Amino acid sequence: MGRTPTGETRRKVFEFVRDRLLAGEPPTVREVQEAFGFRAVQTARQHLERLVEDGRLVADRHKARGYRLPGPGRQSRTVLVPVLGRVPAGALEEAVEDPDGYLPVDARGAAAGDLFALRVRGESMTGVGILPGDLVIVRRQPSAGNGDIVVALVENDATVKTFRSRGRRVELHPENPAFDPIVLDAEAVSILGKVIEVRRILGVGAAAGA
Amino acid sequence: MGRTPTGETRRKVFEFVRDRLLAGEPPTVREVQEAFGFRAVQTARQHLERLVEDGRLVADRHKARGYRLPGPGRQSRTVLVPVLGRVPAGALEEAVEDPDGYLPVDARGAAAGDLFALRVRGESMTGVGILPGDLVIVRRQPSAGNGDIVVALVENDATVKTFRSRGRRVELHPENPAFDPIVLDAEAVSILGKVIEVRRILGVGAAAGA
DNA sequence: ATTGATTGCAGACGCATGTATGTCATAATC
DNA sequence: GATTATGACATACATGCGTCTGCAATCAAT
Repeated sequence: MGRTPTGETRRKVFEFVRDRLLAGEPPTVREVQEAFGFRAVQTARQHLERLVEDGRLVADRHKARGYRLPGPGRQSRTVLVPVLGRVPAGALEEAVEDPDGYLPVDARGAAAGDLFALRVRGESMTGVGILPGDLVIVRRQPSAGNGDIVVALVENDATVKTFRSRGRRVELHPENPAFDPIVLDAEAVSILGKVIEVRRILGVGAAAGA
Repeated sequence: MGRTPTGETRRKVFEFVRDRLLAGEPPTVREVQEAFGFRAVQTARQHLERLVEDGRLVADRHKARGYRLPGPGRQSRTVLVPVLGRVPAGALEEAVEDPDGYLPVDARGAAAGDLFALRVRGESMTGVGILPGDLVIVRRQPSAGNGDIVVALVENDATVKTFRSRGRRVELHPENPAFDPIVLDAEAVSILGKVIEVRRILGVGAAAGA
């Protein structure tokens, strides 16, 4: 059979595989074959192997649907993290059972069960770009280091503040001059965890003019 | 062999499969088997089939790695979005080919190929909580509505600004009093897309005291 | 024309992987 | 005790799917 211009088909093969991978459905060699109308499996495979040589794909040898995207994010593990509504005093476990939804998060080493998300209320952290309505992703841990942004349980309510320890006392600093720090005895503060990520979902609306 | 409490193992199997699917790596029945230490393939398969009966998974019959999350509805669709480094004038396609990494994003209806992410440079948008180093997730579209936060190509560089159209001209507003708006002829502005989400990854560091 | 690189084709081999049967043990229900 | 449901196991089978070998056609450079 004839041939197509050099490199042209291979580029399209890459895009096909990439889109399938991003959609979470790795293709088989034969699926690539059929998608391009090749009459031999090997034709598809040659393109795939060339893409691997070029470093544009990586292959899990002898595994079904074994082609993957390369890159630094190779070992990133995506987990679904529950978005908690309220956090009644100490009842973190129960809150996790009944989430408002889930967010896909790159765990970056944290155990899946140690992560949860909260919606921020109030303007006390606007100074560091955390606005009301933002989502904070929290890794559970019982204490924190100075300067960490933490979620703490104060008066039966979860609050986001900057953590600072002063001797036997703990200061929870808002990042907004209109608010005052909360100073408590170290024993009286319950740290739920540390904020490892902040997200803001903007209204999507209709794609204007698109 | 003994057994575990009713439903307990199945829940964990679901979480395992779900996490794998979200990571873009659908597991085989035998991988599930090994992950849980089952000594028979069929044990893993029984759990998977039960999950399908319960509607928590769907199965592509007789296909390798054929288990999927149920379609649109029950679960929101997570896709991996490429993080672009620079965006040389107009070369969005090429930039997508060589990403710095990928972010898991809830597509919320957008096509996987229409999404990309950029790292924010400069302080021009601090007024709306977008700080230097933040990641913006962008849905490609050629135009925008007033007040949308967009990524536009200005002088061969991608920039994040608030969009506003004034007759035949377009204004790109920074959200920081120290910066001036950019006013251009509508023809001279290339809108890459609209920012649909903002993320800030905070240093994770060691889990203090954890 | 010869050579080499690239694209494509044909057919087969063999492991990976989904599927089918049958058995056993533990619990709950009657 | 008998019945039924569930979790787990062992083995076998059929096919999905990656891989290998060999060959042909097209194009560029020598």
